[in-house]
Amino acid sequence: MTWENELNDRKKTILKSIIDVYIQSAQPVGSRTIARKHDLGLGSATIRNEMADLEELGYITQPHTSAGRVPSDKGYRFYVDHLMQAYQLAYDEAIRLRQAMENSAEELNQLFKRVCSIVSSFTGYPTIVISPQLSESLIKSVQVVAIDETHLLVVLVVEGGIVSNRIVRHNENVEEENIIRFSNALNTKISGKRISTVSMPDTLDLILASDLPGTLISQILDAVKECIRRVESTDVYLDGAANLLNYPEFSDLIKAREVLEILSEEDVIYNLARSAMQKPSLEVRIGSENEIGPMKELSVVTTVYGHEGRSTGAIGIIGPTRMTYSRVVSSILYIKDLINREIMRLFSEHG
Amino acid sequence: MTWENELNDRKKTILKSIIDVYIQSAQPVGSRTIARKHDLGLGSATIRNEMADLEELGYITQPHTSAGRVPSDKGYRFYVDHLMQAYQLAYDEAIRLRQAMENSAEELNQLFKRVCSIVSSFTGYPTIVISPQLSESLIKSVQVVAIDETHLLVVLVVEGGIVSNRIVRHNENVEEENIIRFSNALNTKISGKRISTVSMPDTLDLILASDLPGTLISQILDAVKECIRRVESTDVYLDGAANLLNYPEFSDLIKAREVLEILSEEDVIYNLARSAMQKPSLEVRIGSENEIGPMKELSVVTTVYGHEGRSTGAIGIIGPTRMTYSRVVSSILYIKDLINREIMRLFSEHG
DNA sequence: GTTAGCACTCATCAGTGGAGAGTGCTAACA
DNA sequence: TGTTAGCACTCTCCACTGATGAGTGCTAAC
Repeated sequence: MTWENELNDRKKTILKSIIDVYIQSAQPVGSRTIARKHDLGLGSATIRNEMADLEELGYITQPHTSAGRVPSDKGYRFYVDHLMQAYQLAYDEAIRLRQAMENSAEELNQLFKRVCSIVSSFTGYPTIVISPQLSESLIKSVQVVAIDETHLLVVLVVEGGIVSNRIVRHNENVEEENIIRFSNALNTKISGKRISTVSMPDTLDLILASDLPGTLISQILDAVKECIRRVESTDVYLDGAANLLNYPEFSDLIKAREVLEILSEEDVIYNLARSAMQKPSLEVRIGSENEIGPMKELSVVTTVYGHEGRSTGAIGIIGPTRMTYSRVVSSILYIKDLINREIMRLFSEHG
Repeated sequence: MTWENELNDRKKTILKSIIDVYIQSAQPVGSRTIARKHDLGLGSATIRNEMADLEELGYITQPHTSAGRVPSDKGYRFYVDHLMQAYQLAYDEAIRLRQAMENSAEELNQLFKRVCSIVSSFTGYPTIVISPQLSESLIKSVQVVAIDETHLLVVLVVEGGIVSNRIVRHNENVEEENIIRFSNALNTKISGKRISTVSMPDTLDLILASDLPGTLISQILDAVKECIRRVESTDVYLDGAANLLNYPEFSDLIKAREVLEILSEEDVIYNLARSAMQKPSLEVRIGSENEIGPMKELSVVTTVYGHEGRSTGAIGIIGPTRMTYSRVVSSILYIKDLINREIMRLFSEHG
């Protein structure tokens, strides 16, 4: 980045002050405010000159002559990358989060739903969670059981206690014996494999092993594939969307509606969080850095959680570009650890 | 109802006109509008007199002197019960709904999610669906299978292809044989029973039948109970909440936020739809007929869908009191039939 | 019983002017 | 050369005003 040096220390300090104040007040901030509030030992006129420079460089803008300055996306970007101080969660905040999370769920999907609601109420911003991509997880077991004369149940169990199942309907007259033999044969061929690399065994082998008719076998294999597909597909959770209406940037009804509508579209949410999974740990997307039109006034802070490198999902917090980045970033990192701990717990319980 | 007769025919006609116009325009309607629009052969002055009467009786109110009249909750109630004409779905509307619904889902929860989204986009109002109460359904099968040395999987299958499962962790060294015997014994005792009446079999009998240790057996029975509990619990779906912002009654930001917040609370939604299940078929709750504070400006139209009397759920449409009752009512009844048909299909496929 | 006419009420809207916040520029100062 | 006090200027915000128009209630005539 060549422009990291285009700001001297004083400009940086002033920019930081402007953004800090604006995040708090949501109103254009003037030179006098800065001069008084943060005693930099400078008069307002000097600050005005610096502000004029900052504006020319694109870090801040002026809604109209004789209004104060408002940070631009570029300004926020610089703030987030270089100026923002780490926010230290207050002791009782941390406690509150930890208590809300610990042992709160017995299954992954419960956990994510809960996380979503906790985070959105803690930060005051809409929060999204996408459940882990399990393609790198191991298949623990595949079972086929008869539930009555015409229906079989195919069950797939994956690490972490994730279970997927599907019913197969058939008209064959088959011995329970054969099904058990088939189930065992299938299980030895598939279990222990990674989801991403598993391939369906050869139908012929299975016919030999079980004496089941080929048509039924291929039906069952289809069912297994469907189970795998479902395990691989991720769920999307969103909570607290209405929180956005608390912020003055959305007092315009039309804008508010547009944004809420966008947020209620599942695939938008999914892509939002998904693109975060490219980045190693933390990503902050500011305003126009989001491609989607109506999101140009929103920022998204995302991070990836996960279990030992595999099975990773993402969590994201959405707010106006004027969001409390430092607090949100610390919160999301703290939460991420809590999630990881809970996932570990669930995995160790369910094997 | 004694007050059914306090209105003569002319008053009824006028009241109906007022409400029809107001539902369309969202603006207080004046006597001249009525006199001109619907040629009742009456002058505006006459209508003014009638309106004064209607106001005194509480069917309409005046926001301020010299404004037109606005229907009161009592007015809407009378309208819904006695005045409103049945709305006939247009041919292409019906087609559109049917096409969107037919064969659109392979499982019940997919179906409900879809219904929610279809209805809310069709009517333009937020829509809720609660999944059926399955307590009167039959248990088709219970199976216990080993997934590795230390984990068992308990699977419960209920009519309609609904499956619930739970993993049991143990440290016993047990033969696969024994588990199969146990599973069969358990299955013969439980399958075929109604969920609401099923009771756990005696542990001793099962020990005799299977040679499994008692502690493990009671762990498994707990897991079965948990599966049953989960099958019995209902899911709540909501879609299109942001639609409310389209209506001028919610152009007040504070009000809008309040309402959206209420709607995002799952138990509120649940109770809303739940109370509908008392009523046989269709219920319309108008404004203050809802107990919850911020819902006093909303109406809810609900109906019950279901499969042969048992396993019934509910669907509800939420709008401002000024909602297009006739269209909403016909739509919801039409949808209800479509849902029932789809449920039948799923039940017959999955047994 | 119906209605034309009239006086009256009230919301809405455009226009006006003063107050306040904030800027840019200039000239003086260290 | 960098800093700052001072000043003219710009623009928003708000309260106030008066005109307009929609709609009412009442009265008197049909």
